[in-house]
Amino acid sequence: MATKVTITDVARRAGVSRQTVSNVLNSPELVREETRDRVREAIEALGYRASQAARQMRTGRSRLIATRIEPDRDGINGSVLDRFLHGLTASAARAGYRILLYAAGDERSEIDTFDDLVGSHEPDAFVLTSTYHGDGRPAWLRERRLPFVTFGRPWGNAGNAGGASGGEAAGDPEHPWVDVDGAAGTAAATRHLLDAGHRRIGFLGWPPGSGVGDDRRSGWTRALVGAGIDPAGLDQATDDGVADGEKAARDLLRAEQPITALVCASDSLALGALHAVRSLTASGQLTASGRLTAEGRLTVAGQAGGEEGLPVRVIGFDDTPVAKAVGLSSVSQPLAEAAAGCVGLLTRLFDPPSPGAPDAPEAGGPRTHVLLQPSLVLRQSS
Amino acid sequence: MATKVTITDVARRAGVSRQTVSNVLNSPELVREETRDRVREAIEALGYRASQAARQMRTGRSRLIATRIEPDRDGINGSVLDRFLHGLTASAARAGYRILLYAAGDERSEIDTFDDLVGSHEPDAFVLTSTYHGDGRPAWLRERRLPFVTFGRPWGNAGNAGGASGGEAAGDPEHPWVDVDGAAGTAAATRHLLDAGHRRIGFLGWPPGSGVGDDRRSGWTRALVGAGIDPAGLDQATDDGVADGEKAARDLLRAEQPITALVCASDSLALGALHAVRSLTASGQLTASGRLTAEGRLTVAGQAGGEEGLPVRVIGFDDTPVAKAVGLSSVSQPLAEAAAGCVGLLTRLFDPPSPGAPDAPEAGGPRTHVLLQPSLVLRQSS
DNA sequence: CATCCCCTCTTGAACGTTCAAACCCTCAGA
DNA sequence: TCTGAGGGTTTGAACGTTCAAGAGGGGATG
Repeated sequence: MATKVTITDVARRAGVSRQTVSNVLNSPELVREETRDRVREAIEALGYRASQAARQMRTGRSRLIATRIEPDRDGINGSVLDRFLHGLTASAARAGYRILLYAAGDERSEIDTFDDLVGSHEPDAFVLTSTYHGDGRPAWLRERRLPFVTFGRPWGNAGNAGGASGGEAAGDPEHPWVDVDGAAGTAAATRHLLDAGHRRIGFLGWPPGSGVGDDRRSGWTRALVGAGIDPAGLDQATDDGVADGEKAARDLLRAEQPITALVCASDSLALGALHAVRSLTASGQLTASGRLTAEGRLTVAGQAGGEEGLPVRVIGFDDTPVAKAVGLSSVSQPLAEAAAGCVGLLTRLFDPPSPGAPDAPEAGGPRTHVLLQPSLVLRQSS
Repeated sequence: MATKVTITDVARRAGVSRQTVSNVLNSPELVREETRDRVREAIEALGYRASQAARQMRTGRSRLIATRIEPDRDGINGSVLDRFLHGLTASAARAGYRILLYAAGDERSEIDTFDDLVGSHEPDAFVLTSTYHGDGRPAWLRERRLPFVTFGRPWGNAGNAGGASGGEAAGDPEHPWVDVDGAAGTAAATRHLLDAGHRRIGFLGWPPGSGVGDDRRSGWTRALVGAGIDPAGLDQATDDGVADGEKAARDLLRAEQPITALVCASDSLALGALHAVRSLTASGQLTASGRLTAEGRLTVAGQAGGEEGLPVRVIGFDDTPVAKAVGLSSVSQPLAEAAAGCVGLLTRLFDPPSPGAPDAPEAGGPRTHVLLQPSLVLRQSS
């Protein structure tokens, strides 16, 4: 109990050599069944577990996946990455890996941490979150042949030219990534509002240049255009934040031709929009006939459940706890699946499936991109 | 660049032996200054980093701290542990440690994971969160002499008798822990309301038996009694959740002698309470003269800023993003400090300070308990 | 001049695992 | 009977580090 059980202890007890025990664990098919059982019995009886450190020395594999834990910026959207992280931990464990955390402020310090980790704990792979235009991290890792997956597409190199180490240049060999189809999410939200009879559906997003933000805006545009509506003048771009959202939403609600519904790029913005709707409604400045109850729900004036006129509807993005708490409809990302996808891509990198595997329909390169579909969670706000 | 730089490479370049390089890293005082500089130059030039795996093999230390990532239950309180986790990662890194994550559902599977980790990755310590009555985890770890710290006090063994492995029996040698003084937080909140002129201040908490919940209730009791007020009949116990909180708050607000302010054990409950206040106010069933605006702010009827009558005030606990989003006052836990405290206690376990250290005022045992003070964050709701 | 000590540095071994190669059977085929 | 093949198992070495012990060279001490 006190001292550690080694492979030699197991070997002695089972009356075989170290290597045979090792084979039982790593290549059981090489060992005769009877011997295998005997070894397994010994392993069980002694409670043997292979030392990861020793194994790593020999094989060079740590069975560790490193990822970053981000401080929740505005506090609302932070929970998204936390849920992803939980999914990652669970999926990794199922595949025999553990998650190693690191914290880093900016890109520079994150890359310094890469350097540090690669030299010391030697993780087998990295999972990068929050990809952005000109992201220098993939290039750094690729140069060193370090396996990694990003949660988030590589967003090309539209804005600035990236850092000295190159950034993410278009045409680079693409790396494995998993992402959620944000455009599909906002399109679904927009279509939902169209189905409810809305025509002047606005969009509250971020300034152009952020891949995620542009993607989400594009879904809204696509859905409107598809319904024969000109999106011009129906959107606003602002920084992410409740106060920012409130201000921008106010502009859209008080325009000459005010919007009657709003799709937002985040729950923070949507929450701000809800505030704007409420305060304008309270002060009687809103033309639509809907009104908000004190609970923050949008109900129809007159009878509950009726459909007289079009209440102002708001739909957020990310389905954060805040959305749930205030009854805000929101586009929900399948975070557990995204995490599982990341682990799946990584394990495929480590142990490439046999060439003649049945499930490899696509010719050419292996399948290294996963784009998941979000779902629309409807609550009182729409 | 491709192959790994080892200590031997450094030794060769600096013209010394392996061991000298090792000494420069681990016991620099043993090496002559000139040699030290030469070795350091070589380390720098080659970009050498000691292999953690090899080091672990020899020393038995992994420089890994394992902790659990919890799925956010109701989604609102989840962010507390995430913020703690972030602090833990940052503090650990500063002390030269990394955080290894695991996910586990119940106590049984968590202990199975302990077993697994101890045999494979061999973390140097565990950090346990969310301690509870009859918590079997500390006993399991202590039996095996595995270092650990809990974020949360050991809550004795009041309720059930614990699991088969013993649970946390009173009188057991206590383990190191860090916690936040919840009672002080609710007491401060209560006193704030007393100062504002409230007398009938209610408490919305959880059923007795949860250490954290009882602690938070006790602060409210203490403050009321200190002001000469009998707390009887002013509190409610319910499960944690927005709907539960709304229901319980409604009861308190519609009692014969209704409360005029409410201290809550969580932001979830407080959010429910806010909902109750709003809907009762909207339907004119609330006797107090305060009312809520559509933004969810409590303002005084008539002029803003005035103090006619006593608006119903609500204070939550944990200062979650939701509280910030809806303008809910809340008791804020110093999570970064708590995390730093955990790491501090652990490093003290690994490298005990020299006996004659200057800052060791307390005689007898070392200081292994840290109780931090929370702070009250005031927003519109109070 | 011998002895001892201290400072600085080096050498061999060990941590627990897996790789590569060899070994020992048994059996089939010549 | 010999040869070759091949399944099943063992042996030696190696991964990169630190521990324990020792070596070499002053300088102080007797």
